[in-house]
Amino acid sequence: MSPAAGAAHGPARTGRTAATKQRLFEAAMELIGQRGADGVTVDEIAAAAGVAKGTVYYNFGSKNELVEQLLRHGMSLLMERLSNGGASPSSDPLDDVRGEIERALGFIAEYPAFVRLWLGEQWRADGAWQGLLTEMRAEVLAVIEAGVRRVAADRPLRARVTPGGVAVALFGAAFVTGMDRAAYHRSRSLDEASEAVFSLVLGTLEPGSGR
Amino acid sequence: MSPAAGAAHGPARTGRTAATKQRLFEAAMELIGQRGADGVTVDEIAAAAGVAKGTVYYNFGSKNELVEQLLRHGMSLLMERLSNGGASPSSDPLDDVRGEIERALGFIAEYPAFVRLWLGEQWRADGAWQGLLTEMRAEVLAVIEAGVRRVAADRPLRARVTPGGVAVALFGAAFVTGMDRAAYHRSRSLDEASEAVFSLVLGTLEPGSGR
Amino acid sequence: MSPAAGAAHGPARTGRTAATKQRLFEAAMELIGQRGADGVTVDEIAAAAGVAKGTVYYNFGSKNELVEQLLRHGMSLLMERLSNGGASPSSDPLDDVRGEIERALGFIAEYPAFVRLWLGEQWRADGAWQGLLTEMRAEVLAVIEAGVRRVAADRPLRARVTPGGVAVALFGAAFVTGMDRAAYHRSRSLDEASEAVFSLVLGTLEPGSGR
Amino acid sequence: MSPAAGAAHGPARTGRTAATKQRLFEAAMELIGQRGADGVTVDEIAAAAGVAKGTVYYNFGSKNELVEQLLRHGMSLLMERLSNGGASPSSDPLDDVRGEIERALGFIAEYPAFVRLWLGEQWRADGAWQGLLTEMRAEVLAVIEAGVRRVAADRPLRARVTPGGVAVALFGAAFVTGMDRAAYHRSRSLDEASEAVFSLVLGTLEPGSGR
DNA sequence: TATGAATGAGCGTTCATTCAT
DNA sequence: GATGAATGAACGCTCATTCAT
Repeated sequence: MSPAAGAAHGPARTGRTAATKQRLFEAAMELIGQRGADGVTVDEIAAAAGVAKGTVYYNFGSKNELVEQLLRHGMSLLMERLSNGGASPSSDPLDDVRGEIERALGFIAEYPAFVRLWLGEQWRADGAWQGLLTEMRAEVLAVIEAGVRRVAADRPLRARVTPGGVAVALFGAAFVTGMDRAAYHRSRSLDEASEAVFSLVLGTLEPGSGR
Repeated sequence: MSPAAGAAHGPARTGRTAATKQRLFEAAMELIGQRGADGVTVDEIAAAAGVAKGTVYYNFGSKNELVEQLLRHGMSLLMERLSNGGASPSSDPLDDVRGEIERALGFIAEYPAFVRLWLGEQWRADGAWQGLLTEMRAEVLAVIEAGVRRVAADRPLRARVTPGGVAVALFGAAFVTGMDRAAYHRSRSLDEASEAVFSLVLGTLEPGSGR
Repeated sequence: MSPAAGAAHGPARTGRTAATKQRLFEAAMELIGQRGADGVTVDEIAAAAGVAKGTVYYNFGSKNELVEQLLRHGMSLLMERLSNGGASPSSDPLDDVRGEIERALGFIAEYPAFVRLWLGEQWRADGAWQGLLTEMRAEVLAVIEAGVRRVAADRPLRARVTPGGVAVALFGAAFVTGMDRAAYHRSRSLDEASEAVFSLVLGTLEPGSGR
Repeated sequence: MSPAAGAAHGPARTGRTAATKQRLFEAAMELIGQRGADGVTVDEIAAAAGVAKGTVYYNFGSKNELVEQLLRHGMSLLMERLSNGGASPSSDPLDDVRGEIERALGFIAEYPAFVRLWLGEQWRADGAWQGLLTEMRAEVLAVIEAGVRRVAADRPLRARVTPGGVAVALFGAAFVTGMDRAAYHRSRSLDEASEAVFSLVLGTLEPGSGR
């Protein structure tokens, strides 16, 4: 029975296995982030990690499972980052949202490979990870929407503007802005980028309701 | 010599070829939009169009060329839609931008397959269409940025907000909102969706500068 | 019923057909001589001749038939050349053989494409033209052997040397020398080349038996 | 990473691979020798060797590479045979050349498949192995020409006869004679065949200069 | 734990041939 | 006579997966 069967990616059994898995993880994230899951072969991943092909299967069971763990791992990093490690909320929810946006953009700059993988698969209708991707989207949108609702608790939203709709738009604005920075001009400063995204939040408020 | 050599995708020579190309085009757009270019085989496209596999190659020369023509065709439809068929600008640029957003969302609802194909390939670093995709992105961003600049000509933008940064964020907000509507809840009304996206534009303006 | 059915390549029916066939013939000989029968497509031949693909089939019935006519045609040219148009033999058969060698080398220089096609297919064990090629080989060897026998009628051959064996060796020496000249150094003069090949004939004679 | 990358054709790593490669080598040589490289499919080679198609690619990387290794391998056998395993030269260079001819004919009788492959590709103008074939031709001609020069060192050549020209003619005479024996009448004795080819050498000498 | 030789289903592409016009 | 759109069998090649070691 291979250890891949029930093994989550928690603390691995022995040091040797853990190191191998880690190397495979990093190599896979880098390659798949650059060329998409379909565009990378198991051979390449193994070679990049410096192990034999069979080792990938020994550790992950299948290419699909490897990608799935990649997605889960990246997602947990993102959620951790968005929640700011459990820091207490500031006095103005608007500041919290601004912080969230900045942290999201920072995360994208740090893990562009994961985000590219995620967005690249997100819109497929058939992927093997359809369920997981739907979960991920829901989880992120929930966090964003919560932030929007906290803002809306203090200040009225404009007519026809709903927290759910704003959350989706905010998600798109932030992630496309982040990927664009990563792909085309890192020159666009984090400040300029986050200010543009933050505009979306400001624009949802009734004129004259603070700020 | 096959018509694929050097053939633009204008109206084809004879009625027979034109009809076959059209059927292939539609079948390919549908399938590739759903499952991505890599996820669809030429066999499937041919079968869906009701022709032999060789006919795909007779008409398009290669799978890559077919996808490229799909992208170009969709792009020309989008640009046409965004430009509103050359309608004259209204008195307030803000109304023009709102109209653009609504038309973009309408386009996405109408051609979700094309948009899925586009966004699905956009973030790959290696695609065979890298050059084309970069062009497409630039073209759309140019149109959006022009709209933002027209708005900013009348009203001051907030500090640290630039038309270029806003254009990218707007692009992300609109297209992700549109895809989300297509994929998850068409229930979210066009109105709610476009209002959320439009907030981004409003939020870029100095408070008190009109509207 | 297509005219290809019973049509030899004699004088064609009408001028139009004759011209088309001729153009196809020349284009095919050139291309196939350069790249081998397998390496050339019917599309290429048609394009080089400036006609549609279907026209090749209308005129020749199949690619195989076209190649076969190419071989037959080249063979008839070669036999004509070797026989010197029926010129009467000279007083010394050795001069006749030398003349044959020179004419063979001249022919190869003139029709390298045909010779390349011929030699390229000659050694295959399965070709569609196996029978034809065997005939061709026999026909040429018969002519060569006849020349050798006429020489041997006047002068004794060395021990263990047979006209048949010499004919084959002469065939090889002449055609490889000719192809080599065509492919690598046309610089090697016809004189040098034919002198080398002619040595084979001289060497078959008992020392001191003339020349 | 497959062993095909950069792998010379020396004795392979493990016994398993070596055996598989050997079986593929033999099957490929036989089939390709009979029907030409174009005429044989990878499927057929794999089936003849009793392995899966993928195994051919695992071991050789491509069909082209397989053929190239076939050519190189045959060539090294031929050169070894021609050089007589480094045996010391006899007192008369003429005897050495006669020996070379006999060994060449013996080689052809032993490895007709290789020679058929070689000659079948030799005259193509486009082959993927053009460079290799040119090298092979040069290498063999160099050996032959060296023998001719050694003969010519003792005895004057006839006027207008050059070692280079003789080498090419000798090459043609020997290989066509050898192939002819293999293809049509093994009955023609080795003695008769080599005597005919050897005549070429004798005929290059000034009459009365020995032998 | 890890390896890597072997597999085989499936892919994109080619091309001789057909046939309605 | 000639055309060219359409065909489909067959090809070279890829790659996720298996398994004996």
